[in-house]
Amino acid sequence: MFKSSTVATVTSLAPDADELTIGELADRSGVAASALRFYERQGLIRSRRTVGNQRRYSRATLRQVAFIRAPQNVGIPLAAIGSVLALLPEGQTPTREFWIRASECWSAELNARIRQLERMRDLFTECIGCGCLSLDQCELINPDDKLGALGPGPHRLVKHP
Amino acid sequence: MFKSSTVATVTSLAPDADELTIGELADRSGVAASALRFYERQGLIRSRRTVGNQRRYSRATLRQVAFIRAPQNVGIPLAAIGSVLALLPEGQTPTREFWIRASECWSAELNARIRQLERMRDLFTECIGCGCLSLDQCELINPDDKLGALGPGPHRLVKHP
DNA sequence: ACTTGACTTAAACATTTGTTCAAGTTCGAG
DNA sequence: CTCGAACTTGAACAAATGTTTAAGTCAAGT
Repeated sequence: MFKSSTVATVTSLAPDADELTIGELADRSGVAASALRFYERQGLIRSRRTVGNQRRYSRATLRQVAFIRAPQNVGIPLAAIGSVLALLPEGQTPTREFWIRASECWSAELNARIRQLERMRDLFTECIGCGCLSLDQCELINPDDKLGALGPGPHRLVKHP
Repeated sequence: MFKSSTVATVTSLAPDADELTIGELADRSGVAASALRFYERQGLIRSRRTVGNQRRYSRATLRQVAFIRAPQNVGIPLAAIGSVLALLPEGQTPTREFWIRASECWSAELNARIRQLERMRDLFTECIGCGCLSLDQCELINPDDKLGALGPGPHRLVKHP
């Protein structure tokens, strides 16, 4: 009885034939539809078109978008992301070779970034030890301070959606 | 004889009276003069003006520029950097309080960045294990691959000057 | 069938982070 | 003093990364 070819019980919940509209992809990935179209213009993602010229994305595109946003969030420009993604040629099957090469590229980049973060932390630590930025006279000599600023308010540094 | 108030022996090498022109600051910081002017317009650095309206920077500005570029290199926008630097009010002495607060801000940001890098690495590892990105069929099943791309050439991912 | 919300495009606009240019001024060395 | 290099300003341009808008088309529920 299982797997009979009758059209059984698929009555209520048939939301997507394993494909996503751009709106659905936008909702699920958290990336605006306009951005997705932009990525597609840039060749970072691809879509099938319906007879009515609408985009349909395979579910795998969700992961692909994640692969675009992750490096982007750490400041890597789309062009660089695209050049890694471009290692996956459309005619050929994405190979483990591809993943290994891409991973090498990214991990070098990631390590460089992490090194920069550490340098920054060191710089800060050094300056906290010293205590002076634009002051020739260290404030340790002058411990009379009040810093009323930084009152109420968000003080967000970078948008983290 | 030391520290006598005679104008002794300061004949040949008196390059800067502890102040830098914009060109010198550019050379020493590695930041273009145009960028330094831009930073000044944005209120990130400040300068004294000569009687002829030229900028003169204190040597401490060198470090201040480093403090601008370090977060910037990891993708933090100038506005955010400015909002931290703005915790240092001009009328007041920069206090150790300031450094501690600023450091808290940055280290939170740094940690968030590092977490993102790690997430990215995880995502990659997961996908290498799986082997498929847009492919429903894992290529481990199909180990016949050639990836002729990535031939000669730089393959730089991100400019690292 | 009709209606409404989601989709399409191209083009214009926005933001960030500067660079370049033109025209003029200042600084420092000889 | 005079000359060239360095400085000044404002404005235009640039590239990356999208968003918004206008005008129209498609899809799906009732």
